[in-house]
Amino acid sequence: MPAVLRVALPVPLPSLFDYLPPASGEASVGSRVLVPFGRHRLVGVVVAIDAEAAVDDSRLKQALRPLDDEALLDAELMQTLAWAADYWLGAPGEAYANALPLALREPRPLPPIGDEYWSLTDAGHRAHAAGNRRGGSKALLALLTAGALSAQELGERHRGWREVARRLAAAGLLERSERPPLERPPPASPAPPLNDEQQQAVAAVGASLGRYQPFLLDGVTGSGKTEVYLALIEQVLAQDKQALLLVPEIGLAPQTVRRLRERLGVGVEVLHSNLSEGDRARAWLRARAGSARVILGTRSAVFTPLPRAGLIIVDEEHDAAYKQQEGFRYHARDLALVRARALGVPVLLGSGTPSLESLANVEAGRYRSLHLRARPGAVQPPTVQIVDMRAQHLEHGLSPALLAAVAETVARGEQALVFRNRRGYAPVLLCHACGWHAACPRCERPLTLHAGRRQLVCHHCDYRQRVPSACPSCGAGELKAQGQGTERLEEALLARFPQVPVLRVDRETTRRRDAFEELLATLRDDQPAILVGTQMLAKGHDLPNLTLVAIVGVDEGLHSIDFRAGERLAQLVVQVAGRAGRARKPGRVLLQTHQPEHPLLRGLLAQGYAAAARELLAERRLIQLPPYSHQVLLRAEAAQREQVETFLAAAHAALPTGAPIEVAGPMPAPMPLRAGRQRGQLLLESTSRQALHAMLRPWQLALAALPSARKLRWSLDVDPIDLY
DNA sequence: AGCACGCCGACT
DNA sequence: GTCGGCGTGCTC
Repeated sequence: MPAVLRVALPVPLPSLFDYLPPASGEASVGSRVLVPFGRHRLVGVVVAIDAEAAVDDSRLKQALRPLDDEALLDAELMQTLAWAADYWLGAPGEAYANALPLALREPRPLPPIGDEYWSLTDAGHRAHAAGNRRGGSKALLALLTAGALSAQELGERHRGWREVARRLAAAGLLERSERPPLERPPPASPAPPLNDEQQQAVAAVGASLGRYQPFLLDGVTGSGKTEVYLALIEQVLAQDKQALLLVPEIGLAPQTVRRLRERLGVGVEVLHSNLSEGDRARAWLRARAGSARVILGTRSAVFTPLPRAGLIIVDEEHDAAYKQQEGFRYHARDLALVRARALGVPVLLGSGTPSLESLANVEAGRYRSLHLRARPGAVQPPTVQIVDMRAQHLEHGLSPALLAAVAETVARGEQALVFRNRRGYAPVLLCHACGWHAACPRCERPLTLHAGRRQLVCHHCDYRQRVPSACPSCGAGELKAQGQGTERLEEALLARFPQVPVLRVDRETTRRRDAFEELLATLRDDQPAILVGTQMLAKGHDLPNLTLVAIVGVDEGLHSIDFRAGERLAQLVVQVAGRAGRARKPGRVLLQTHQPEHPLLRGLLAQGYAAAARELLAERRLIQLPPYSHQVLLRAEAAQREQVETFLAAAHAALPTGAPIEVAGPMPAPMPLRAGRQRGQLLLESTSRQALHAMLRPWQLALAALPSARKLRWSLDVDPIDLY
C-alpha cells in the first residue's frame, strides 16, 4: 500500500505537493521533510498522509529524508494553520512559513534549547595570564576567568561580545556549551495591591481558566492593565500552564519583559522580528517543550506552540500592527481568538481604545467586557479643551492659546508635548509667484520639505531630491514652505522658548537603535522641557513630569476618505492625551482645530472614547460597513494603467452571479500612482461571511488563470484594515 | 517565488 | 557570430 505524503512547501502556490515516503525513516504528520522541488531541495511540513496522490503517480518523487523523529507542530497548531491559510486566502505553505522560525526551515536537526554558555579553554586561561590580547578580547577574557557565563549575562556586561567571542573561539581560546534552562530565582518584586476593578477583572478571567472565553478589558493608559495581566499570568503559572502575551511592537517589549522577569521568576521568552534567527528558534522550541512558561512577542508570536496553554493576552488589541500587510495577510488578534478556542483557554484583549470590531463583539454577547476606569493613586484624568484656531493669529501653525499653555507649563518646571503626526519641516513647498508645488514624479503627491537635510522627500516612496533655489516652473525665487511638520514646530518652539530644551521625537531623530530610549532618558528628571513628536510618542513610556499635551493638526483626520479615519483619530487623540499627568500632577490636553464643532471631537471630549465609539458604531451599522459587513479587497498594480484596468475588469467579470455580494469598482486606489506604478482595486462586501468566503477560493483560482493576471502584481486582502 | 527555456537586438 | 532582454510555463 503506497502511502503518499501531502506536503506544505514554502512557495506561494495554491496547492500541497505530494511525495512518496522517504526510503528510510518515518515522516509523520506535523513533522518536517526534505524534498526535491524542481531543481531545488525544500523543507516542507507533512500535512497529511493519504492513500492516493492528487496528481498522477508517475509525477511523484520520493521525499529525501525526514528531519524530525516526531511532529514539530502539534495537532492544534496544524489545524489552526490550515484554518488561517484558508481564511486569509494564503497558500497552504505560506502559513507554515510564517509559523516556523527561519532556522527551523533549514534542513538541519533541531538546535539544542538549553541556555548558551561561554567559557575559557586552557589556551584561553593562558592567553589571559600572559596578557597578550587587547581591547574587547582582553575584556572578554577577563570577564570569563571566574567561570562560564550565559549569553544573556555576557550581553548585559559586554556590548558587542558575540563578535569578539566568535573570533576568540576560532583562535581556540573560548568554547561554547549548552546547559538546560535554569529555573529563575523566585520573584524579587512583590505584587502591588489591586484595586476593586482590577480584582474584579482578575476574578472574572481567573474563573474562566480552563475553557474558551474571550474578554475585552477596557482600560485607559495608566489604569493598571499590566497588573491585571501579571496577576492572571501568576494564576496560570500556579497551574503549571503557559501564557502567551502579544504586544503590537517591539518597542514596547523591553520594559514589559523586565517587569515580567522581575515579578514572575520563570522562563519568560521573547519572540519578535529583531531577534537573531537562532534565538527565535530557541525561544520557539522552548515554548514547544513547555519550558518557556511566559511567551511575550509581536504579531508572529501568535504561531508559538503552546502544549500547556493556560491564557492568551493581546495587549493594545486595536493596534493595526497586528495585521500583516504583505504576503500572508493574517490578523494576529483574530488568530489569537481562533487559537484560544482550539486550545480551550480564555483570551484577554486589552486596550484603552478598543477597536470597533471588538466593541461590536461585546455588543453581540460574544465577548465579556471588563472595565478599568479608575487611575490608581487617585490621579485625576486630564482636562481636555478645544482650541478654536479660526481667525487666530498663528505662529507656525501654533495658536496664542497653545503657546500660552506651553509657557505656563514650562514656567512651573513641567514638561509639554506638542503632538503632530507629520514628519519633516513642511508638507508642501509652494511657489508664491505661480502656484507650482514640488511633487513626487513617481507618486504625483506633494513632496515634504526636510529643511535640515535640504531635501524634498516623498513620504510614500522615499524619492528624494535637492531643494530647488528657484521655482522650476516660473523661475521666481519665492518658494514657500506651506504647513507644519515636527521639524518646523521644533524650530518655532526653540525660537519662542530659547531657555527650555526642545526635543524632537520622530523617525528621523530616533533612526539609530536605542536613540529613542536615550532621548527619553534625558527627560526623566524634574526639569522643564518641550517635546515635539509624532505617533511614536503616543504609547508606552512613563513621563511623570509631562503635564501638557497639545495636539496639532487633527483636521486632516476629519475628512479622510477612509471610513476608519474617525476611529483612528479618536484612538490617537485618547492615546496621546493619556500621556498627560500620570503622576501626582494633574494633566491638561489641548486640541487645536479649525472645526471645533465637529461631532466626533465634541463627543470625544464631552463623553470620552466609549461614547464616541458607540456613535461611530451606530454609523457603521447604518451604512453597513465593517464590523457589520465583511470586506475583501483585490489590489492590482502595474506599470501601465491599462494593464490594471484590463485585469480588474476581467476579475469583475469572473465573479459568480447571484451571490449576495456588493461590488465596488473597479476603481483607482486612493493613491492611484505610487512609486511609479499604476494602482487600482475592486472591493467586495457582504453581510454574510459564509457567502463571501464560499466564492473566494474559486475566484482566486480563476484570477490566477487570467492571462491579464500574469502581467501585473495583484493580491487579495480579507478584512483589509485600510484601503490603500 | 525561483528558474528554466526560448526567440530577437547591440557588442567583442 | 554571441551575450542577454524578459515573456511563458512549471514545480508533486
